[in-house]
Amino acid sequence: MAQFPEEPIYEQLARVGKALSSPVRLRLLDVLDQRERTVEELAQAAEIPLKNTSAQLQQLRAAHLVTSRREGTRVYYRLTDERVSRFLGELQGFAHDRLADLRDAVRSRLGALEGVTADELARRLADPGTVVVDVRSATDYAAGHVPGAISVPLSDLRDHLDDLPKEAEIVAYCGGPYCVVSPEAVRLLREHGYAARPLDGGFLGWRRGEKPLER
Amino acid sequence: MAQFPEEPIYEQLARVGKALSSPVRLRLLDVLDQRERTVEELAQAAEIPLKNTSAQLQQLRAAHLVTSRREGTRVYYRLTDERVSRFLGELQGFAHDRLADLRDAVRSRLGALEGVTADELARRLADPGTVVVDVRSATDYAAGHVPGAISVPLSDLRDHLDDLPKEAEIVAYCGGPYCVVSPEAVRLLREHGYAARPLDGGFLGWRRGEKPLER
DNA sequence: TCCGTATTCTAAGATTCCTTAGAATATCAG
DNA sequence: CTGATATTCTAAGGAATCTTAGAATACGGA
Repeated sequence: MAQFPEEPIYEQLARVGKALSSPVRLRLLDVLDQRERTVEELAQAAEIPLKNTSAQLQQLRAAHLVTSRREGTRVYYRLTDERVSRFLGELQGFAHDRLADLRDAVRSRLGALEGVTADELARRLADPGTVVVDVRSATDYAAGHVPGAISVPLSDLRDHLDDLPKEAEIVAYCGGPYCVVSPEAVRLLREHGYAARPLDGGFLGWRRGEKPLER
Repeated sequence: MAQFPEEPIYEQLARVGKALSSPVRLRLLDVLDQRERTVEELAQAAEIPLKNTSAQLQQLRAAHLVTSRREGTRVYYRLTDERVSRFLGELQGFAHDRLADLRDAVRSRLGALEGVTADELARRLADPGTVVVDVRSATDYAAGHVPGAISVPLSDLRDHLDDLPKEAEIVAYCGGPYCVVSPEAVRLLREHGYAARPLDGGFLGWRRGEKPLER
């Protein structure tokens, strides 16, 4: 691995900024923040050609934001440590604060559903009047989820509506703050007469807020 | 499995990363973090051609990291708010943590002088056995400094050695963690028999640590 | 009014980065 | 060993960004 110790200080600092300066890489980092994945899974989840995915991962690795391990013929990537995850959260909060265009893009992409904050949900976890639904894939659910949440991937939701109590308020969440799955679930639930809201920040927001996890 | 929306969001997010991806811009931000400055002062302090300075400032402004005000024929730039300053500190801490090359670059540029941490200095401020010396310019000093510090710009230090008590420990600081001025001051002081150490992180580290200021 | 200073805008060459095709590597199964 | 799969490496065209010259703007002062 090439090291550049004699490069001036600000050039070194900029290496982190450069790693965070491409939409493709930011998207990969968000996907990786959920759990470890293979290169192919990453390419699929982020909708990026495989070869490009691999090339971007090399750059992220050079900046020490991700590490990898090989298992047989596959290579699994993950964020180097929780500090990377925390820093990504801070970057997103900072950008959200600062860029009205970002807020607009999020609103127009997700719709203007008022959500439940992680803090509020944490307080209501024990309340039987609140039912938490994890609409991510079963694999994502298995890797870690909000305590007490039940797993109902969005594609299965229509068939499992009867399992949900009509009188409870349903809180649905998916991957992260920019994930469109939980707003869709909420719309579907409301159409069928349920009281439902999305979880602000999704699973990532929950984890970044240092809330408890269950596996 | 298209769990992340198609795109504009990550493009927006990347705007912040892009702003932080150039050594030139990072240097300007560090200079601005000390205090408001005109374009020409910035160009001088960061050792960058004037036209380039102006062009980079436009980009920083587009990302809402800096704002400007006009006063007569000059334009003064400053960081938009303290959150920008805090975020820059976090970026630097994160990069420092992560890149061994950055630590090497800092060491080779500043020398391996053990410094005083901001926390330690804060505890010893009332102690008369500790003398704090601000070796930045008189203008920088006037804009804000460590309480009780005396202003002795590096260029004047040799002529003012007699004003400093031999029995005290002297803590010298300059602008930021990458500023070379205070290590030079410390070397000069030690050559003349003083016990001296630099302040880790300089004035920026002090301020980012939420320590008290004096003007 | 016109002039001088500080800064920005426009445009273009130089450079760096992104993306992807094709070849190479690593591992496992047979 | 050979073949199959997953990933990386190398190289190159194209896109985006950096830098800076020259023209333009904004302001204060004579």
